[in-house]
Amino acid sequence: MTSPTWTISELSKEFDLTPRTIRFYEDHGILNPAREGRNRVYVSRDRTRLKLALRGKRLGLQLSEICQLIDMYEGPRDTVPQLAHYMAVLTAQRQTLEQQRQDLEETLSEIVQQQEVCELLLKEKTKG
Amino acid sequence: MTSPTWTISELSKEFDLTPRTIRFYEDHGILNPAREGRNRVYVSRDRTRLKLALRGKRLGLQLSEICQLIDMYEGPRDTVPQLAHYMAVLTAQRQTLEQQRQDLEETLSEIVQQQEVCELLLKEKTKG
DNA sequence: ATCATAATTTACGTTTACGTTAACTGCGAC
DNA sequence: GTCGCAGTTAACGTAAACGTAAATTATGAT
Repeated sequence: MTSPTWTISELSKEFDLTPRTIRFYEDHGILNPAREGRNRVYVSRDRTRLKLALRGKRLGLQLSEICQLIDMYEGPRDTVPQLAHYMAVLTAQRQTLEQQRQDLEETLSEIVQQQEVCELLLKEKTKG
Repeated sequence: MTSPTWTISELSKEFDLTPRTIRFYEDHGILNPAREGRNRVYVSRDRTRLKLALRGKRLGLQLSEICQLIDMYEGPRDTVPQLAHYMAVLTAQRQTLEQQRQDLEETLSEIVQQQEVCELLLKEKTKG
């Protein structure tokens, strides 16, 4: 009935990161593992935060932005000013992500188009 | 009947970049402006490449990747090996972009969800 | 003529996100 | 006990993407 835990090398293998990277993320507040003596022990909350961090990285976010976002996901939203600030950050983040989505769609459709042209040319060249 | 040209400061204002950045992009092969004496003269091809570069940046691409992609957009695709290589790069790029799109959709839907929760809480707090 | 403005090159500085030793500790195998 | 291995801290190194400062040049305004 104990919840699952991971060592640093287990996480580093699972997510294909070096231990150095995982410790680096800890230095910057993304992870905060417990300790067993000197050794780090990661619980599922750490795993979730790590997953979110990696997704953020794939979207091109900086570690500081990632940290801010993840913290807010979990943070307290009791007072009206806190909620309002949270709302503002969410809205800003949403805007950049929607811009990014548009850029993505444009780029993807260009790529697909190029792929089609390319395929046609290849067929010509190899057949004719 | 002469095609339009731009100075470095015009481009830097239009795209909100410093001249330093624009020269830096030139050092790395993204731009290749003509010269009028010592001064750089940008033509519409440069503008297009700059736009593509900035879109790439917003997607989190590195300058080297951007350069590679843009060059291929314009490059020669005469021989079969060239075409095949182009195809391979396109396919790889498409894959990462589609992964990115999935990350984007996930993140966006989480944000929207948080916004709704947030709005409800704000209404409660300000009304009741 | 000179003065401000915009441009140039050169070169060193800075931030981010780690990589890479180095030097040490703790543990099970032999 | 010592060997190897996984883990630790501390510290310096590095690549990317510019920022910044210095020294110079060219141009148009007054």
